[in-house]
Amino acid sequence: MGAKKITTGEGKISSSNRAYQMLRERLLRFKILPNQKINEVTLAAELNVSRTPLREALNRLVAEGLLVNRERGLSVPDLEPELVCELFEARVEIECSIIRLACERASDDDLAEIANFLTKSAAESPEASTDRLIELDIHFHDTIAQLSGNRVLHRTLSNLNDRIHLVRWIAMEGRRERTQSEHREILERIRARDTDGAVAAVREHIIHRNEDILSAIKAAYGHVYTLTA
Amino acid sequence: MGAKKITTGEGKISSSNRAYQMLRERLLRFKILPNQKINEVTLAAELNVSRTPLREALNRLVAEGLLVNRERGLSVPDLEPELVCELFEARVEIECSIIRLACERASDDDLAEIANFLTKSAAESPEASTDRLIELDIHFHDTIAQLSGNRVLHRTLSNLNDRIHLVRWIAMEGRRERTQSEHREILERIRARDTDGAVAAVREHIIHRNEDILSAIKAAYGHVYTLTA
DNA sequence: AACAAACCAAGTGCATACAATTTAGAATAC
DNA sequence: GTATTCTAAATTGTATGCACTTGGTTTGTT
Repeated sequence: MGAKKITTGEGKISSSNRAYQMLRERLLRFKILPNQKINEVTLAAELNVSRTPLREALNRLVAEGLLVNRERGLSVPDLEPELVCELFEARVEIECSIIRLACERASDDDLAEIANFLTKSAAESPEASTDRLIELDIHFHDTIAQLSGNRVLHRTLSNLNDRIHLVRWIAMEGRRERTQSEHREILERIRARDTDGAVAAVREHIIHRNEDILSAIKAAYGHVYTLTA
Repeated sequence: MGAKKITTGEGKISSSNRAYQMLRERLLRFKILPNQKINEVTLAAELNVSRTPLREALNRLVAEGLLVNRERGLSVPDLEPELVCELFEARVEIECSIIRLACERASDDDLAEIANFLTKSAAESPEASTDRLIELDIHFHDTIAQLSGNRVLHRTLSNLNDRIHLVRWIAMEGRRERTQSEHREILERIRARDTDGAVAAVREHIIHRNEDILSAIKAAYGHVYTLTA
């Protein structure tokens, strides 16, 4: 469980993939500031690849919405509140669909395994870092998405989650305990095959009030700009 | 070998975008066969671009799911029944979310405009080509997606639709008249702000029974392989 | 001093050259 | 006739070079 290495051999990963992964990492954590133009030559030097594979990585990130094509060159998309709200709204909708499907399709065994996971993560969560908490949170939602049996929705959700990663990370701070119990609640509803209850629990779980999202965005900006100072 | 045409003057569109659009067109219509490896040099010559912008286009199409990364090189994804069913399922879910949001947010004026559009398309539909019918169908769903006010869901839906374009095209054949009346039904439910009714109508409208999807896939295969013969 | 014109530097998009690996084919041995 | 090995072509991934655009700076003119 947890993070696995994707490489089959060792060091056989292509330059463009390396560039992609390094960049994605930076972008999720907003190590590159919004509205700051990306300079291909500097970045290529920084990542130790040439411009060609770097550009492949950049294009991929554009397709995923982690970068945007400004008038001249690329840059990190701003945390435009409108769009972030739409991202969260989309996330709620897709998670609800996933939960509904998972209610129909997940096996009791699979669900028991998730219950087990929740118990273990509850044990370590009090002293866990926010990074770790997010990791656990993502794993929970990800597992359920797998159990929905729909790879398309699963993948879509993963992409959305990437795009709101920072805001989600920030929001996690104020919800350390809530998260745990809400996960448990969602799981138990699924186990009881209480579809409507599970959906309601998910809707409640994901921040959906615009004011909550907006304040998380503000906090995120604070976080980003104090990082650089 | 010289004879370069550096035409930055006239068409402002970049080579990679041209390549992307031409390729997307071909892929939607399955002009390139599934499981057939894509040869970069041949294709580049065919499209009159060099490999670099071609590869940018190809990568973008991979990110969109219109191409897949096989062991060595790219190819058109097969119409794997499992996946196609999941795509349709995802489409249903997302359309339903969109309809719900549109019920809340669409203005009466916007809806009246759609009604107008439906009337006009009903007039031309009896003698319209399947291509034209699909165009009208897409426009209807697309407009509602805009009225949902959620660009993320809208874009996701568009992507899904691209990926099932051929199957949808095939399925359209057997549903020429149904489509019209079902669109009208959906619209009227939205206008009446009957959310549940509208959602139900959409669920009924999109083919969702696996057997229907499977037979459409079969027909699609027939279509693709008679095209080439 | 203000403004215009011309030049310069940087940066992107594209083409091509190069490297490494795979694949096809031919020749030879059995 | 079949299998095997060696060689050559082909194909992808990466690097580099070139052209064109743009934004800024400097210089010249009033």
